[in-house]
Amino acid sequence: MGGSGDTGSKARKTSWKKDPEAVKENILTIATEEFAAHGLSGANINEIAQKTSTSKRMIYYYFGDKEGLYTHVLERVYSSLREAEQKLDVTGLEPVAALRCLTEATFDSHVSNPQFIRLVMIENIHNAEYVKKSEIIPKLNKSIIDKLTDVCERGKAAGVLRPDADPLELHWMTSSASFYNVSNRATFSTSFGSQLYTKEGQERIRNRVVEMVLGAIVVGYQPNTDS
Amino acid sequence: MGGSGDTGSKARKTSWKKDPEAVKENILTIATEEFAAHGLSGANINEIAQKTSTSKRMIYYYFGDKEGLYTHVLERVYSSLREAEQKLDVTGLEPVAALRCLTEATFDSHVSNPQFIRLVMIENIHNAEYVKKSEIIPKLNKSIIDKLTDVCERGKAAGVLRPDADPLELHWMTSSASFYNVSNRATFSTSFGSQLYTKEGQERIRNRVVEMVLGAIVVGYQPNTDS
Amino acid sequence: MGGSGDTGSKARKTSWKKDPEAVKENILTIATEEFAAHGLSGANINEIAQKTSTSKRMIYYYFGDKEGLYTHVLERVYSSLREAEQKLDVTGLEPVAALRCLTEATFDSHVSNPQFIRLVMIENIHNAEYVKKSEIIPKLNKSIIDKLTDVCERGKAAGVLRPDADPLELHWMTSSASFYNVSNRATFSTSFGSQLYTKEGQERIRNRVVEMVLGAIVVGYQPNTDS
Amino acid sequence: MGGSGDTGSKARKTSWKKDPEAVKENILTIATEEFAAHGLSGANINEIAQKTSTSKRMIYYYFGDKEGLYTHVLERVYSSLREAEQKLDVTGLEPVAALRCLTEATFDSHVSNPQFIRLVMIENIHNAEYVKKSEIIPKLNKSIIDKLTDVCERGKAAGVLRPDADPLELHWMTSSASFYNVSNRATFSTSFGSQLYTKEGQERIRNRVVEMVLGAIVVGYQPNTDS
DNA sequence: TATGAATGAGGCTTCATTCAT
DNA sequence: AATGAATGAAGCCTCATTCAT
Repeated sequence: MGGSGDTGSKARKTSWKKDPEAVKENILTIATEEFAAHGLSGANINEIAQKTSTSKRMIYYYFGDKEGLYTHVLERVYSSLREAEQKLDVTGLEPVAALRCLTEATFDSHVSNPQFIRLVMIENIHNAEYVKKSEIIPKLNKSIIDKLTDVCERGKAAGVLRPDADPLELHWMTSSASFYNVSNRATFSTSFGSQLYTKEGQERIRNRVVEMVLGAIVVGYQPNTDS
Repeated sequence: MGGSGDTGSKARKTSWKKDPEAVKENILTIATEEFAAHGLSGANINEIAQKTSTSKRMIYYYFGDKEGLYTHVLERVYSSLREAEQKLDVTGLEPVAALRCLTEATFDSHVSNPQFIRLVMIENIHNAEYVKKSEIIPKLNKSIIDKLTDVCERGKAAGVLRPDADPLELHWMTSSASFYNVSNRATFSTSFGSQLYTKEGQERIRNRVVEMVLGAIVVGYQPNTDS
Repeated sequence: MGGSGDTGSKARKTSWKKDPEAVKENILTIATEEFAAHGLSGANINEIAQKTSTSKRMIYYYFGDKEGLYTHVLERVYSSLREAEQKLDVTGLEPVAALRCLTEATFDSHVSNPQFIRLVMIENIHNAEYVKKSEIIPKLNKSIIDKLTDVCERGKAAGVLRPDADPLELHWMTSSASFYNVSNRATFSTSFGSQLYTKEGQERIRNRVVEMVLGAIVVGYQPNTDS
Repeated sequence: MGGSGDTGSKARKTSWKKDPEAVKENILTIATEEFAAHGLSGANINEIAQKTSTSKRMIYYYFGDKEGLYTHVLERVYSSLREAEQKLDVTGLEPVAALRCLTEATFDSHVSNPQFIRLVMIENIHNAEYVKKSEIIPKLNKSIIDKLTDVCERGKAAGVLRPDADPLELHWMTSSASFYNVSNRATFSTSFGSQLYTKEGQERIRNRVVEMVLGAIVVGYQPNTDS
């Protein structure tokens, strides 16, 4: 009789069934893509289920409801980013080099994690409602702040950083540029052209960001003039 | 997510009927709020209609469909911002003061237009699909770039701005900080506390942004040390 | 503020306004196309209005409502066909030639009036509800029957037509083939291929229909063998 | 056009729940009636749902959308007719008797399947769009053509059928008369009276059709003169 | 642990039509 | 004779979710 049901169970690809963790991971991976692509209201449980190797019913089984799934996605993506931050080690570098390194790392990690950026945008559309409600996200170690604090202290002690240098402000500055660079690429290019989004444009931007941060913080900073 | 109900006739608030432009304006005002608050898919035509002084039917009468309404909202909000930019006049100021002024104005205008910020975020979630399709938005005068270009030229001629100063990059820097300041307030506060979103915090940030921009561009710039 | 109203008044093409009959004709011409193309429920008053040189409001002004318009369309198209039938003159031909001539004329007129065919199909879908209700259609002169009656009488008197020849049956036979040839072209071709709808196929069919009719009625009829 | 109402839950008539095939069949049966009665745009999903033993939602669950349902209806009705054709067996009859039998069977099957006729009319209004798009219908065995081909070959070999006898043309002739007899009954009766649609009228027509077909094909055919 | 079938509620949109001038 | 603005009613469809096994 042909086409029926809209559930989307279809032929299972492989048969590593019976591995709950793998199933959950699979769901979360797909859900991350879909929420990042379409937002909370825009994403569609049916579509997520179809792209999954399980059925829609399993999503409810493991995550309760759409918001539960979304929260899990958010937590997974935040955790993974915080872990990456934790792996940075600049304790061996002198303060200015460390600062440069951390700034570049932040810039680069934003470029490499567009899904995270999009999910954070979406959260901000929702006034951070779900990150606030999360049991996990607010508790995640913000090691980047610790690292910046350490660098600032060492830098001030060495007299190479200005005494008003503030780790949180530093992070804010770096983040704002790095985040915007990814988040607003589409509208910025539409309005002003895409010169800044070519390979060279991005290198120039990246340098500018570093210069800007160092220039605001390093005592007597002399900019590169070769960009 | 709030009561709905569907008929949409109810008591008309005022009776300036027969004024199509006013009706359209009224619809657009409400729609701007709703789209800014909930996004394209999250906004609800029924709810918009209810808050309006007309009926749901009139929305379709004037704007065709949800996407048409959304596009008009986008166009209205973009136009109004570009107009405001156009009103800025810094031709009488010397280059560095002009630069400071434009930077502060940009920062402030972002703070004053949270709806615009949210709509731009939403557009970026949609990969700027609707701004690109708009007949109007891509053609709007980007007078801010002209102004920066003028300032840069004057500044370089006077030897007060570094020769590599680029108007587009300048605008990008200012915008990134200004935009992020509004767009990511919710998640940033949740993760790192809200020190930067107090009155004093905002002032500090605003100064930092100006310093950052000037420091990156002005020859031999000496920062204020009183913040 | 851009796109408004869905009424469809737009720029009037010419300005022979103030000629009610021309306006009505224009409406009827467009409406005939639309009803023939999409049926009664499928046709759309808005679309008709837009293709018209007047506004939607005028349709209601002149024809009352959708059904009124449809009825007028039906009446116009029936009248015009009956008029065409009336113009046929076979009184000067001997009975068999006359029969052949009338049959061919019927076949050809169906081929030339696909809109009429479609409207009749649509009426049959509606169980002829509107033709029955029409004040005009049931009263239209069925001159084709008169002509066939005359031919039959003359033919029987001359002994060339079989005594059981019946004008109504004759008309039914010719009509059935002629009508079906146009009405069912789409599905017949899809099911059985379009050999019968090439130029040659249509000629063969046309001949067959004549042969069939004559063969059933003419005493001792000898078919052509060259088709 | 009858009360509507929208919810669609109401008391279930029977309780053979959990039998998807029965549910689908039930939906298709009702939908066939409604589409045959009102056409694609004229039929109403709410009304279909109400006459069903399930809810509106299930229609979408199983058939996707209105067009999907319509397509399934079409496929079901075409399949069933083709199956019926397949059951005819005239291999034991001599050619002329076989021809007569097939012609009568075609005529009768049209009379017995007014819904099929109406759906085919509707499809032709849509230019056979949906039959063409169907994966099934164009592939259905046209066994009637095979049977006619066999009869023609046997008849020509035996010298009782004219050498130009063509199976497809034969089928076209029979079909045109048989189809029109049902499809145009309403308008024909309105225009010309219903003499041909009495019991006797139909018998006369049926005989005429057989005579006509045989007369056009059988060598030296002598018509019955007792009708 | 897993699932096919089922569903209420509500979303977006369109339709023919009328009001007020 | 003509019209721009307005509209109630209903149409199709989709959504997140639960039932029963």
